[in-house]
Amino acid sequence: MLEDELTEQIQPVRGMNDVLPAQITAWQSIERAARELLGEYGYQEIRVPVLERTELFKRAIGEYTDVVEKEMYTFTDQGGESLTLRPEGTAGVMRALISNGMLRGQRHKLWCAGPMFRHERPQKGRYRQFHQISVEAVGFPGPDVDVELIALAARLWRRLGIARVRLEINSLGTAEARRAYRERLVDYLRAHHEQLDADSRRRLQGNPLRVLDSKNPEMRALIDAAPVLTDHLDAESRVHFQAVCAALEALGIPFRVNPRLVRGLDYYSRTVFEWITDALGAQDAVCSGGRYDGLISQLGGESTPGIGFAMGIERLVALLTQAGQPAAPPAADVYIVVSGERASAFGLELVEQLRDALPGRRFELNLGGGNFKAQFRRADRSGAALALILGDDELARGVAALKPLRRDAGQSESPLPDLAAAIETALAATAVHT
RNA sequence: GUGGACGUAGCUCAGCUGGUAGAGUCCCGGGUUGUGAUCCCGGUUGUCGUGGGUUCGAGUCCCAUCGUCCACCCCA
Repeated sequence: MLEDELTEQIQPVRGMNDVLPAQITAWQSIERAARELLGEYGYQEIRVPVLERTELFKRAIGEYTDVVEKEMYTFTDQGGESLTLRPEGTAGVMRALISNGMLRGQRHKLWCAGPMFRHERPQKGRYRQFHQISVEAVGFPGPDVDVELIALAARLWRRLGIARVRLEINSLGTAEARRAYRERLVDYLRAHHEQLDADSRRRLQGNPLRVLDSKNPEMRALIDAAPVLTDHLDAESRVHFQAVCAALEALGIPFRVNPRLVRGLDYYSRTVFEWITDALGAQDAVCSGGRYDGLISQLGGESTPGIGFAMGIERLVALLTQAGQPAAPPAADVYIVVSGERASAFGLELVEQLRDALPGRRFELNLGGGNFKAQFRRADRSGAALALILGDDELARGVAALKPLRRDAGQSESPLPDLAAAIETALAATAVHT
């Protein structure tokens, strides 16, 4: 058995991907842009465990959601405790605020990045381990923070050059208003039970609001005639939502009110929003979130309003690369070609000296031998602007040769003590020519 | 969890109605005993995803299984 497993080709766990160097610059540019922007808006990073007690997610996300019912990576540890790899970020961050006593009358603007885990069938833009940057604002009851978070996301898209996203928003009202609406909706759907398709009948049991989401065209008429959540909002939520919409208009951020936007996690209330794209196939949500005013008290903390959103890094990376931003890792500045025993030994020493003299410059020393032809081939493939040639011949004369690889110019020599300056000059000349 | 398409060299792929596995690329060496990218010559690379079956003979047909992709469901 063990032998069989070893002879099988080694593979990653299903739905878990390696991010290879060819893609890493896209990841880094997203992470860098987000980190800088969040700092500019006054959000601080928080890091929380990937693993929490299963109970936390059940209580936060909701017992009868798809995520909790069938998508969690849950196991029992050696102590007999049921633990779960986080399927989303908010629950853990709220738990951290409670456990660390950070809530008493305090407000927090936080962000958190890392992997999430959901046991779903993988497809384009959907993986079992995926990465999110989530942003949470806790202790702010008014609509201003809702708008600022949306503006923050809009600015991030602009900075990243992401254009193919649009904003949809809705209000779910307070938990009480939603409960009242749900009853009316269930009454309506029960009255038309014979027109419901199989999916909708199933949803009617678990999460009736999701019936409104059906993509079945035959359900269209029935759904259009159904009571609309927006018409059943409590007065306070209505005012709140109107304020959000008005402020978005004032900021010039385009949006569409989608009364059928309900979100899959139970903790949302009032404002919910979703940035969607038409560029990624079926998995079109790039970033989404909303208010969760009841969540903290539900987890046993002092009742505190909250709002947040999460963006899916894999999906942003896909948008970025699709928009044709080629993610080339930075090339070396100088590739050092060595020949002969003495020169090879001295090469290491020389490059370390050059790194001292020219911090920030990218030097790549030829490693692992090879003849001149091979070394120059590597120098070329490294993308280096300059080859530095150090052979026993040069060494004997106390010089090194510099050859530009990206422009038509002759090879020159420089005495070793002047080498750093000569490199800077040669690189400056190359920069002008490209 | 359901459905469809697809698994051949490190990578991209060809391989006809079954007849002993190919190209390009990459890598290495040589042409140039110290000069890349271009050009020319040469070389290495495979349990044809895995296991069974049919057949004189299976990369090719059948079954199972694993994996990938896409869609449903759900979501970032």
